[in-house]
Amino acid sequence: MLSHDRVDGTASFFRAHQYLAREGEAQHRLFLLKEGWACRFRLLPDGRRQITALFLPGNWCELAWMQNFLPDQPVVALTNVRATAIPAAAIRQQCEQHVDIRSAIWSEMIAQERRQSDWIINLGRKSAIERLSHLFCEFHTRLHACGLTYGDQFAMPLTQIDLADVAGLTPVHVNRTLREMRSRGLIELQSKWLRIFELDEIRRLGLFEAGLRETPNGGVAPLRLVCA
Amino acid sequence: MLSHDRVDGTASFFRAHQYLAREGEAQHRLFLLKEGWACRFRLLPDGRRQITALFLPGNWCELAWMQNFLPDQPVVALTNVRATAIPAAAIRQQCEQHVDIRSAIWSEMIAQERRQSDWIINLGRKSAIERLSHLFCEFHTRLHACGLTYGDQFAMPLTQIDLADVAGLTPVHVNRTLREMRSRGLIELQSKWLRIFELDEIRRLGLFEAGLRETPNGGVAPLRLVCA
DNA sequence: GGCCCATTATAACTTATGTTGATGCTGTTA
DNA sequence: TAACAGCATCAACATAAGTTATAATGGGCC
Repeated sequence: MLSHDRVDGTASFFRAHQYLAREGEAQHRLFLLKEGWACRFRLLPDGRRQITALFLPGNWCELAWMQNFLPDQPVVALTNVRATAIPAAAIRQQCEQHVDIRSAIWSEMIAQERRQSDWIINLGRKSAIERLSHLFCEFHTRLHACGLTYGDQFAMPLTQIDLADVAGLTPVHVNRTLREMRSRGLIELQSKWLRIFELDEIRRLGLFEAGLRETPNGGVAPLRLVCA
Repeated sequence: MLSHDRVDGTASFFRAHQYLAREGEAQHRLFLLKEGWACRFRLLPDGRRQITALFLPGNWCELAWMQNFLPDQPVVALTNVRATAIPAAAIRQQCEQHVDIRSAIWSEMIAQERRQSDWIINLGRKSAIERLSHLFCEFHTRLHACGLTYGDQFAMPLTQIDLADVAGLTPVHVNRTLREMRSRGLIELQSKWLRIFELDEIRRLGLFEAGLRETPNGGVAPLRLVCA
């Protein structure tokens, strides 16, 4: 972990349900999340909603904006969010000049791509309980990476409706599935606090592979960008 | 469209079912597909298969290899494939030196990311007929971009099994759904040749949005990389 | 021309997940 | 403290998609 204080960002705050970006509106600054969760999603004309990405502390939202690509989907805060906002131009410039920053950005992009790929597998081929198990493993791994897990427990602020929109299920079925997971002694989830008993078993259930995903660059741990 | 003949690639050929890359094996060269289709996929322990990306003519396979990231999923040819293989190091170098190449690579990466996002929406929230409709629109758009459509028709080499593994369905249900699409006069599909009657209606059915996806860079058409 | 294998096609039956609707929590605001 | 809104919970019922099985094509090859 290296600290690059060559770029100065400004602190930004969002309240739950507040939009970080809207479809089609140019973004001139990226957000490096410090605290809280956000998501990107699409709403179909008849009201169906699918969340296509989750942003957790330590994630960039969104690297594509760096190149002035217009967002094709809105991004909204799921909880209160604290972030550092950094001008796209500044990142672009730093990226040109420093190898380590380029490399950090690539790492983050590829990690994101792999999570997307995991979600495709989840949605395309897994049962409800497998999807939720995988998701909880993913949360655990991502939060662990930024020191937000406490053993086998962590804050999991998504409502059952949010979970449904991530996992491609209905809220009712999420509820049913959580009930089963609880009754099988796999998890404990109350007031947005998730505890995973038997992490290994849940990993197996969710067909979660931490393997190559952890050290994508052939074992070389990537740098993380940190702003002053 | 600009031609960059600063990098020389070597012609490569693969037969259907031949692997372009295997999980975990370092790739030192990328492939720019000239002809034929390939896919990336994951196999679950019990045999379920999900295709997570399709590579069509004009696509790079895969940009992540440029930074020496190990593939976490295999890539296999679905038809005979003709491609240009280019050393990762050469692309990296060109990328450092030329703005237009950097920009072309970003464009391709973001286009890929948006297709992935569309697939997540497809798998998470759409019915079988909506998924297949969307998929056929996507094929039409992508093939059109490289001059491989003939009006409303084009070569579509996927078997029903392949389609099932892309759309997260069973082959039986793909068959059923195709039958319905045919009987509703929406498409004609025989001997790997697809004709879409009523493209607009199928776009509506599949909830396909060509909008921002076509000109991601705020209306500026991206450069395409072409090798000598 | 005839055989073979992969693919396509269909039908009958099963099941996971969706739908509807009612009830009860819980945290927030006045 | 009451009233409210957003969630969580649960049950009964509906349905899209999965499963299994068998038959019909159709293209490649000797």
